[in-house]
Amino acid sequence: MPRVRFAPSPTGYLHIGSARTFIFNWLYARKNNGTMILRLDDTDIERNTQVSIDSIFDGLKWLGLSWDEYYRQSERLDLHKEMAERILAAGFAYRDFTPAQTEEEKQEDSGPWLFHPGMRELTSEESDARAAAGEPFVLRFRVPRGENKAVKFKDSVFGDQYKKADEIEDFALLRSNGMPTYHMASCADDVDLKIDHIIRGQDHLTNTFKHVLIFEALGGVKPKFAHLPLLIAPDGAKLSKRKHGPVVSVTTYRDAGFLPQAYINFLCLLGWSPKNNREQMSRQELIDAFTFGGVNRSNAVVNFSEADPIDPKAQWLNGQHLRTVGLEELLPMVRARIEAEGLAIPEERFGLIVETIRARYTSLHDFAVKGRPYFADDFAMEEAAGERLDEPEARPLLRELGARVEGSAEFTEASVEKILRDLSAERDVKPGVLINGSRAALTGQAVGPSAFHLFMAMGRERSVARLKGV
RNA sequence: GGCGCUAUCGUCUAGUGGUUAGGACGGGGCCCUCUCAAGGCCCAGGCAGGAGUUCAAUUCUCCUUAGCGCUACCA
Repeated sequence: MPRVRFAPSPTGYLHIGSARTFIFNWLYARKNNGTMILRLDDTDIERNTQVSIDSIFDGLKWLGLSWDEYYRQSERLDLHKEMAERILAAGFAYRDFTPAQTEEEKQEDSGPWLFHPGMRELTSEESDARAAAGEPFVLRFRVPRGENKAVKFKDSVFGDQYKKADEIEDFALLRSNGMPTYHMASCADDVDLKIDHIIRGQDHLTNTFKHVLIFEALGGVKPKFAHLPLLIAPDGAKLSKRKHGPVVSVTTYRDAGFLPQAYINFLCLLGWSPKNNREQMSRQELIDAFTFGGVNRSNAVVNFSEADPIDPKAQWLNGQHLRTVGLEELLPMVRARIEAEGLAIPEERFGLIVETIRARYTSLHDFAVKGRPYFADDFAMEEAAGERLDEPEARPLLRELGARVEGSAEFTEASVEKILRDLSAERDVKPGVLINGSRAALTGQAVGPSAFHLFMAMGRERSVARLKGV
């Protein structure tokens, strides 16, 4: 049974790239009856914020993504330090007493930096003595040198990877303040939590060689790896809040009226393909279809622009889900939107209204904005709709239609249609005048659902009132 | 600079030596029709460049170019 983890560092809102990484971990876990672990990599106390943690939970909750175990790295520091000590004791690490370098000093060094001279060779007696004397040091991994050793691992997405150990620098495990670095903390936790498949962004691909070294030093079983292509902006740069704004935050899509399953669907299609031309897929279909073989190796562009901040394909997918999802699932989401606008829901016709208008909308937001006439009486009369009402004879005829609908025994699509067509024949006007006029009167919009559907969605009382009020 | 990864329509992608290079979004058009959507049909649009290997390269190899990543006592 696989154990996988999503390990965000809470230094900002939930990034869509992070959300996608969670989703791929989750798909893999759910497909293989595995365990999904949420681990907050919050060792960078300077940059961690509660706001960020809340944002991560908010985003995941909205997407309906669940996990089975939860940890915070900041509560596991003793474990990290203990494992670092173990690596030191086993001779795979050494203390580096070189004072921290400034930026300028680093710049001066041309060529690759591998280690500080003299530090690898310190005897354990001298090292212990200087440490005991309180001299600050960084604990570094003693990367094998001059042995022509290759570090290798198999990536489920990128295939076999290897790198000469001689090209890997002696990276830090423990900082001079005793705190573990990301590499140390992450690997220690992965070992302790028995993670057996690490699924993360491709930005970690080259870090993995270091991690393999740590795993080997720790003597544990080396996990498998799967690196995911990165999400980038149309300009090729990686998505960043500073540069690209709210398009990188998951909550933006929630607020824009996305269905969570549609957004998950969209994110999955960025860098992964079921290879059978399927596009619209439910959560379960995604779980069933997921394999690492379907993961692409090149970065995927999230296609947004200043004018259109939402990727058109995401928008389309949302529309697809919107019109095919079961009403029992959709109604609560629409309800929340409508009520957030302070509008009243005609309970007896709610389902009918949503059925009537959903095919025309692409976001939940549309129900409260474009759909306002269905839930409120104070809606705007669009110019094009006004023109329909200004057709010769239109207003008096519509008022008459209202009176007849009010007085008729039946109120069904068929009965309204009969009344309307009889009236148009009687007065010798084209039915279109009344049909389009009704739509304009009922919704203030020149375009929309079939007029007779509209009567049913609006109900008799509201329809009559609006017709008589033209 | 060094090391690594990547490169198919504008975008997301299918494709692992022989295909009219397929699908989707977006764009254009037609049909349907009480309008608008939805739906159906059609059109335009692509293998980064150059060498090689081969009877045959989008596909394999190399080079170039471009993008991205890593190169911290950040994660």
